[in-house]
Amino acid sequence: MNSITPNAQTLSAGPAGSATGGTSSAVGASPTFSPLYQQIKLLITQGLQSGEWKPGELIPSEMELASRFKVSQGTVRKAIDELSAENLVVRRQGKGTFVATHHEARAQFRFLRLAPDEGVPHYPENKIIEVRRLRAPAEVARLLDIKSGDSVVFIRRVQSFSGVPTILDDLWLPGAIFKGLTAERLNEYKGPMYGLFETEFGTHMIRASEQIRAVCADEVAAQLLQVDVGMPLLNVERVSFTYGDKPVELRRGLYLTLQHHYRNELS
Amino acid sequence: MNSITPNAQTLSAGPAGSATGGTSSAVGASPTFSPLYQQIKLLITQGLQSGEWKPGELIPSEMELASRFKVSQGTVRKAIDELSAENLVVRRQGKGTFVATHHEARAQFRFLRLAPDEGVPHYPENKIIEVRRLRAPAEVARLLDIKSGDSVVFIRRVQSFSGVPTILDDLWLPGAIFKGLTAERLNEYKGPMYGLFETEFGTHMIRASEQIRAVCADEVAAQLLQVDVGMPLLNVERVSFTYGDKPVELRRGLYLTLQHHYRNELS
DNA sequence: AAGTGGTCTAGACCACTTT
DNA sequence: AAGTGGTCTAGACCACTTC
Repeated sequence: MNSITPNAQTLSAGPAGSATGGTSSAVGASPTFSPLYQQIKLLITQGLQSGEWKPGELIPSEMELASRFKVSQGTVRKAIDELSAENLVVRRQGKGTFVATHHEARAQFRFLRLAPDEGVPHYPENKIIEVRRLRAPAEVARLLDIKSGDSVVFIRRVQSFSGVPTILDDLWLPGAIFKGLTAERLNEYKGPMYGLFETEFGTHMIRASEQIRAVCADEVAAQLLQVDVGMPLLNVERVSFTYGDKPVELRRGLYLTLQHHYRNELS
Repeated sequence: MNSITPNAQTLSAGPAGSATGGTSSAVGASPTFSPLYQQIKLLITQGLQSGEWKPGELIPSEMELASRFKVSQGTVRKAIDELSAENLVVRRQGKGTFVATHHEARAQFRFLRLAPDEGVPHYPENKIIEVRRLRAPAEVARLLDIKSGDSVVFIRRVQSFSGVPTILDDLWLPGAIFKGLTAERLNEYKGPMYGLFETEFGTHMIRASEQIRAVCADEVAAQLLQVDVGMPLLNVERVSFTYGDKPVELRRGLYLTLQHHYRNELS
């Protein structure tokens, strides 16, 4: 229960920000202290990363964490405010604070940016084309931060909307994490793929980085998406990360944008 | 100086959230009250919108605003925290809080998502192809929330990076706002176009919504970007908004993504 | 009634910038 | 030295959920 405990250093907080490494410090140390609430945030993040609190579960109340870490509720609150802004946790008034999960409509659309044009119906279907294990090519290994030749799981699938094949995804996953992932398990599983990763493999995606280009459909893509060779497609290259900025998925999506578009809000 | 003043209603705050419309209210009114800090945020936003504080300028200190609005500093602070998170203002420790402006490297990249691939040099150049006034077609009018046939300024330009034509932009701007905008003024102006809009026309963009598709270059695009007809291009349709969610720019960009990519962070 | 997150206040001290 | 934003505390009450 008490596996998360602050360093002795953390406890030195006086009435104000004495942990911020001011001039009062005895030995002229240096490594740039951070505010107390940042330290608390880090401790909570470590609890998430270690699996002490799993996706969907309730974390301790602000008061509980405050007394555990020997800080005021306001300081815990500020830490959780930031975690909430980063979508790592979800607050629910009257109930508590929960670890974010992909098993919610809310989280789905953060990572599915392709939306139907106005008036276009949208019934999604998934079809797994192929799943196999292979040795990571150099480029894949580099992006997944593993060694070239390490085992990776390769997945190819087609997503259709209202019967129209629209997305061709190729995925590469670190074999060390996704042991026992088969086409059957992918097909059996209802719900978002990131939900399966979370529940079956204990790997929770928290952010992703995408690079988008326009390309022409090659023969393979044309056949699977049932369009002519040369059809312009969005090429979306995504690297997904779990806690600690560890890459856990490389995905190359080809999106048909005749009746759909990639939406993005700039602010 | 005091043009922003709270409603009498706003002043009824007791020691805690009595402005949130609790059961203590005399007449059983209704229209769902908002927290004090949200009301303060709205008042500050109105100051930005009205031009009381212009882009780049200093707004009053937290203490000053607190005493003006008759609330505690903490409440003003929370309001400004949100405005800062929305990039409407920028805080600078020791100096004060400033109205956000597009005359900063910081703000540029929020709205320019096309980045060079690794190792590709990046010296931008602009070339205005054409500027003219015309009557808004129905679709343009709808997106700009003006009447069909109203005057709009049409701009076509090509952006090159290190001598390679890469972006063809078509812009439509409401004629009522952008009076006297000519190709000459666009060419004279050094710096980002949104900076010119802000300084010369008093219109500050705060957010934009984009829809992205893959298309083939038509003859016009092919000629201006010096590629073959049929070259796949990113089609980026953007609507930009100023304060109060008022649309002030419609932009259709065609991006050549042979040596560049549209980058997006999902979180 | 008790517990949780949400809002608000008042006061303290720190770090940074300018005078 | 004075002013600004940044951090931290302690205590109060509200709104919501559960028991």
